[in-house]
Parts: sequence; structure tokens; C-alpha cells
Amino acid sequence: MTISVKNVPAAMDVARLAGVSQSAVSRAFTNGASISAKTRAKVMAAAEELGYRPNQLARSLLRGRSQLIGVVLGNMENPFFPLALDTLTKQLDAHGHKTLVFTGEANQQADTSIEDMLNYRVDALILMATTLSSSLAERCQAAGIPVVFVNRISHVKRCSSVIGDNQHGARLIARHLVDNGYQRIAFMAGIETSSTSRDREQAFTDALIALGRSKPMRVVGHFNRTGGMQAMRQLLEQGDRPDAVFCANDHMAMAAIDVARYEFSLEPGKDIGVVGFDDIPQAQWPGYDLTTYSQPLHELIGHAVERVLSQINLDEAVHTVVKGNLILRSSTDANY
Amino acid sequence: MTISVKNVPAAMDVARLAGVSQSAVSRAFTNGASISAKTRAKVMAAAEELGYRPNQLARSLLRGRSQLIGVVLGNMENPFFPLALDTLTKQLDAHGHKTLVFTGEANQQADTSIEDMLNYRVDALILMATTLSSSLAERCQAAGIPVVFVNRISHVKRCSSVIGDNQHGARLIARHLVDNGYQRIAFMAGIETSSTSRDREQAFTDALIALGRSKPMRVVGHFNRTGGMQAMRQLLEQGDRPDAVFCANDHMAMAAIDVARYEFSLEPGKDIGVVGFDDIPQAQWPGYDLTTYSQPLHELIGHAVERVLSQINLDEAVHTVVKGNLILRSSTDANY
DNA sequence: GATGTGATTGCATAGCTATGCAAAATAGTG
DNA sequence: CACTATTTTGCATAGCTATGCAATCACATC
Repeated sequence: MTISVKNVPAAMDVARLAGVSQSAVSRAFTNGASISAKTRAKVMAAAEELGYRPNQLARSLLRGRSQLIGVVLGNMENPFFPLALDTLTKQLDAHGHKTLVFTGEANQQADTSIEDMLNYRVDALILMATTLSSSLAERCQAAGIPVVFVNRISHVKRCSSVIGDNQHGARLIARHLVDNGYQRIAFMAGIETSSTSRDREQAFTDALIALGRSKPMRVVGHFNRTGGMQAMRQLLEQGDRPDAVFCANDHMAMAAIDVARYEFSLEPGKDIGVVGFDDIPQAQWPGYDLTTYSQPLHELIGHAVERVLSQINLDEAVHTVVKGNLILRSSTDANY
Repeated sequence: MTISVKNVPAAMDVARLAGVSQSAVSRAFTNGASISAKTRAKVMAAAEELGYRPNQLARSLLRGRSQLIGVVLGNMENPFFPLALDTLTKQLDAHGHKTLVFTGEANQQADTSIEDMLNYRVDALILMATTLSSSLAERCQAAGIPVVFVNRISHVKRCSSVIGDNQHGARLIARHLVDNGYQRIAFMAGIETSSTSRDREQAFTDALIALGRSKPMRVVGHFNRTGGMQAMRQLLEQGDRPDAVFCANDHMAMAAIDVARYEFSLEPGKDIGVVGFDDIPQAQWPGYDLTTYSQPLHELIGHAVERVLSQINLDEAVHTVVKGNLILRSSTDANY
């Protein structure tokens, strides 16, 4: 029975082997430190031999910067989030930061778990979940940790945010639907408490009214597939069916298309118009070919990362809005 | 101009305020430590007032356990991975562990980035990417960090693995296709170097031969959508079209269905059989309704987590195989 | 060779918490 | 109340690295 003795070598061990001081070892691994090429070589050789790697925990403790970024994501069932995570980790990585991840929507459990991330002294927190108690954000603030919201506006003091241009998108979509002659227009909301969903709805409604139409029918899909399907059924079962639906995100729009086509034999783009929001890659799959408003993910994330990494002015909240484009596809393109 | 002084309170500050020693503060936050209810209350009150939270970096440094688990994921475009990450973080969280995540397939860049995770003294590494240099795994090993492969078998000494039953699945699929009268059967491989793809192919081929058939046609889809589409086109453009395709994962199978239906006007299940592997949620979307072999995600991840958290016997590699089921859906269900 | 200059090096300490050990407080018993 | 058994507490240290400071070195210049 062998007890595995985790005898991880420390800087001191390397120092002894290389015949130098521990400081020298530290400097050998610190970029731009004052050390001669010769000793650095000696140190590196010894380090290699022992399999030494500097302990980032100790380093972080001392420096007061952990190089860790906490990321909180919403519903992973929606392809938007994994994609966002992917680009996020890649960009952070390029700047030498690691990502501490948490997935899930807000609840008691989640809050405490996210707060645990603070104990690791994350350098910043990026919140991408659609719902999140803002008391949480406040506590992060209090802990002196910069918070950046992506795709959600928050008025917590000193929290920055990066969002797509919901107003712009909703307006373009309203105009597009009216221009194409759709008459009975519906809106499918996401999670009711989410600012994203509310903003899109508000701007959409305003634009329709400005174009001389009445308020859209309204249904709630909770930003997930099951919810989107139920909401769509609700719309199509009633007597006065809509002839076009703007869904607050692509993920629900795809669910809506499936329901229309396979449960009601309505062909999207021909019998009913469907529009989404986000322009996730799936939106252009031939089975959906969804008209939607794009959220430029790289830009969105890029701004968030920039916010997080710029040491300057983190005291002041910056709210960035990134414009996208209306992407016309066949889910509404009919010559109606 | 206010310089933001990040004056994070330490245990000593709390101790002073509460009129106790620093040890008492530490014990107040350590579960099961020897401390009276009275002093704990005093400490907690003081901690609350100052907004103190124990520094996990220092704690980890001292304890030699960081409570961090490194997770490496492959192509996030495949819904299997986000889903896996979601269940993984939730399960780890339930055990008080945080997840350090890296996404991307193997390359020089990725390797060094993953090695950086070791500097944080992660308690273990879970590797779910389909491709990964095994020299990497070896170096982790050398660093004394337990490595668990999910969905990939590796023969690196002392690395455990958890995989679905590729042989079982491939056999069932072969039998199913033959039973249903399909004649010209093809296999769409994933990434050629991946053990997963190879195992499925080998078992599939063997089973077909055992059933008196010849080796399947073969095409490579690289486990991603673009690759799957191209591979499918390749199959359908040739003179001797297959009448059934087993794709090494659902993600490619969905791409294959789209190509068949929208580019070649072939209706899956009627004109051509398509089978996948994984049973991701999308497989049951009505537009695909894919026959597939299920990989029970919760079980898979559950075993991986168990492997990672059981302190005992991490010296010995354990290889776990989780059986799934053949899920029959309309993409092959035709009365052929 | 003396002197000055800049580059390297080592010493000692800080950063924050957990824990073994001995001292002190408390509870328990007769 | 005396005395033992048990809890609770504080002291001091360890865990690993980065860095200010002073000492040392290498080197060039005169």
C-alpha cells in the first residue's frame, strides 16, 4: 500500500539545487525581473529537473491579484451562452486570465455559490445570466470586485454593462414586419423580470404604435425551449391567430417554428412569420432560416473583457451598447 | 480623484474588532472546529460588520487543496459539451468545488494554457476534449494532479476514464440497421485520432461483418457541423448512394439530416436512414427525430466527479463504462 | 590600480489563514 | 469546595512567493 506523498517542489528546493537564493528563482519566473541570463538558465534547468512550477496561489495572495475572472452564465440550453463562454475564455486566456465558471439562473443556492467565488479573490465578475439578484451585485461591489453585466442592464452603482442594441433591433423588426404586410403581430417575451426581454418588448410595442398599429398580442416563453413551445401553442390555438411572432430570442423562435410546422402544419415564412433575436449560428440552419437581429458576440465580449481588464476608471460604470443588424431570412421573407 | 483603495479586511481585523484572537476567527469559519457558540457569534457579527470573507487563496495554500477542479472541454458548438459542463459544475458545486474552465481543442497554445491551470494547484483535471496531447496528461500526472478523462480512453499511467459503451451502442445500431433492411450502410467518422470515433467505427464494422455484411462506406466529418455537412454531401453525390448512415455523434447526424433534406430532397427515415450517438436533447426535436444511442450524461459526469473526489485510490486508474440505450426515432423508423 | 556606475544577488519580510501545542476556562463529580 | 476531565482559547509557526533594501559583483573609465 503506497501512500502517495504529494511532494510538490517549492521555489526553495529549486534554489538549493541550482545553488542560488529563493529570490533568484522567483525572479527567474517573473518577466522583466532583474536577473542575469546565466542564473536564469541555472534556475530553469533545476526547475525542469524537479518539475517545479510557481504556485499561483501564493503569487496571487501576495500580489493581491489572482488573474481569475468569475463568469456566471444562464441557461446553457440556449446556444448563445456556450458560444459566449467560448469566446470569453479565449479572450481572457489571451490576456493571461483564467475563468472560474458558474452556470445556472438565480436562486438562493446560486447566490451563495457565486459569493464563494469572491473568496478566491477573483479580479472581476462577469454576469451573463438573465436573472440575478442585484443584491448579489451589490455585495460584490462591496467586496471591491468590479462587476460587468453582459446583456443585462443594471443600475447598481459602479457596475458596468455591455448590451446589444435592443431598441434598434426591436424597431427594425417592427418596421420589417409592418412593411411585409403582416397584420396580427405577436410578441413572445422571455423571462419577465429580465431587462433584456422588457426592453425589446417596450421598443417593439412603441415602434408598432408609431407605425399606426395596435399593441402586439403577448405571450411568455421564459427564454427556454419548453416555454417557447407552450407559448407558441397558446398563440396558435386561439381563434384570432397571429400571422407573425417576434420572439425575444432565437432559441425560443426555433421552438416556435417547430411547433408551427410540426404541430400546426404552418410553414414559417409562408403561413406565419417568425423573428428571433441574437443570430446564433443555428438561426441559419436550413430548417429554421430565421430572420433575426444579430448580436455581434465578439464585439460584445470584447467590450466586456476590455472593461474588466482596464485598470483605469473601474470606479466609473461604463454602459456600452453594441449595434447589430437585421438579418433577413426566409422565416419572414414571403411575399406576403 | 479618488484612488480606490482595495482595503479588504483580513482575519486579524475581525479579531481585533471582536476582541478575540485571529485563530478564533479562523475557527469560526471552519466547520467542526473547536469553538464555543458565544465566540463564534461575536466573530460572525464582527465579520459581517467589516464585510470579511476568508481568503480562499491563503486557505488553499496552507491546506494544499484548492477546491478547484480544472475542466477542459472540446468544441462548444456541439451541445453535448455545454450540457456536460452544466451538469459538471452543478455536481462539483454541490461538493463545494469550483470549476476552472478551458474550452478548445488541442494545440500548442492550448497545452500551455491548460498547464497554467496546474499553477493554481487544481485538485484534479477533467479532460473532455476529444483531442488532447497525452504528453499533457503525463505532465499533469507528474505534477501529482489526478486526471480523469471523460469520453476518451487514455492509457496514460494512473489516469482514470469514464466513457459510454461505444461497443454496445455501435453493435445495437448495426443490428438495428440490418434488421430494418438497409443495404448500403455508411459510417461517418468524427475526428480521426479520437478514440471515441475509432471505437465506434471498429465495433460498428465488426458487427456488420458478423451480420454478414461488408465494411461500411466511410467518410470523415470531424465531429463538427461543417465537416458533417461536407461528409454527407460526399456520400450523397457519389453514384452508389448509401441508404443509411451512422454518424459518430448526434451533432454531425443533425448536419447530415439537413443536407439530405434540404440539398438532396431526401427525407430522413423515408429515403435514407440516419443514426447518431449521444442522444443530446436536440435529437428529439421534431425536425430531426433522430435514432441514436444515449449517453447518460448524469451518470457519466457522476462517475467522473466521484473519481475526482474520492481521495482513496486515486493512485489506481479506474476505467468506468456506462451503458446507454438505443433510442428509436423516425430518422430510421421507416418500414423499409 | 582606483573609482564610479549599473546590473545582480541575497536577506528578510509581508501577505493571510490553519493548526499543533500548551495554557486557561469551563463543566462535572464526589 | 476540591479536583479531574473536557472545552475553549491564544501563541507561534508553516505554507510559498514577491519585493524593498542593502550588499556585492562586473565592468568601464581614467
